[in-house]
Amino acid sequence: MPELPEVETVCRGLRRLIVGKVIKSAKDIESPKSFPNVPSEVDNFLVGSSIIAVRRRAKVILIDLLSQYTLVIHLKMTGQLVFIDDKSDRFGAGHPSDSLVGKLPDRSTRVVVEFSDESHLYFNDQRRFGWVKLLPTSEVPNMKFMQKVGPEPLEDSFTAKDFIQRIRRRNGTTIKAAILDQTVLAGVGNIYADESLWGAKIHPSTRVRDIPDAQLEKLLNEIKDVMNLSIKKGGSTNRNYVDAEGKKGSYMDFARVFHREGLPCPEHPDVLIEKIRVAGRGTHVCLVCQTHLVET
DNA sequence: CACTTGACCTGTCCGC
DNA sequence: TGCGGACAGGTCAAGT
Repeated sequence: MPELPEVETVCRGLRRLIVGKVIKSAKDIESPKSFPNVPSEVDNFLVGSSIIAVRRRAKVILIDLLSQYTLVIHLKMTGQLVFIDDKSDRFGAGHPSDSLVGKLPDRSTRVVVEFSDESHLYFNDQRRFGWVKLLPTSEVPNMKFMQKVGPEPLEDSFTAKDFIQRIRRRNGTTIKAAILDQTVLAGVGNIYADESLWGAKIHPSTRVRDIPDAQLEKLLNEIKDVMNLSIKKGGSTNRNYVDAEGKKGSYMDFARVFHREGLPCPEHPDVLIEKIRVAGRGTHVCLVCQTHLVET
């Protein structure tokens, strides 16, 4: 599921919904996969503490606690973080009336956090690739992932010059593989890779070395544009992504190529979007727009 | 070191 | 209708 815009949307929702709440209990529904890691830490630093901030770095959600511990959460492909306040549920279904999720917990629920006001936060993850860790806040920057992950594309401090310099380290591979590489820049996944490459008129299997700097700069601008638009639309619900209130995002209504195989290209009504495979991922292209062809 | 591929899981969809 | 295989928004580890 979630790429940068979806994770950002979840974070903004959680910030509004759970900051200030006190954790009454937290439990793994099934046998623990990654949470709780250390029971004594859970007892001493999670239960009874309150939430002071919700942050995002790359595709990772950081929930900071007054105890100076942080819940570190990666949703991977199918993770959801859904907040439900049963008291405000007038419909008796256990969730808002326009929610996309059914009554929780369900068979995909991995972790349940209960707050002192009896509202709940559910971590659901159908494919179980996602994880939740509890770490001292000061240790978060030392995590292997945090050490390796590249800059945030939407930060003003990240310039085209930085982007070009970093992506040139991957000159030998395809441009799609390069922008999916989280050590080059943070947050691009399969949807926004295809959308931004269409916007920059670059074929996804073009070797990085064959792309001039000016076109790489255009690509960065497209990445920023599609991500900013998607955040405005609450992210992309391609399969099962929902925000912190269980609601769908609507970026897919604005997608130009992603998941639109067989439909006309927005710029060439006579040309149909094709689905190919690049960097091991399903990839959507307009072969007229995206002309840079490439040795195979 | 740079690059590609398979593995991690469950669910769904598509063709026979 | 049932079954097998391919595939799904992400990252690692292991292979070349």
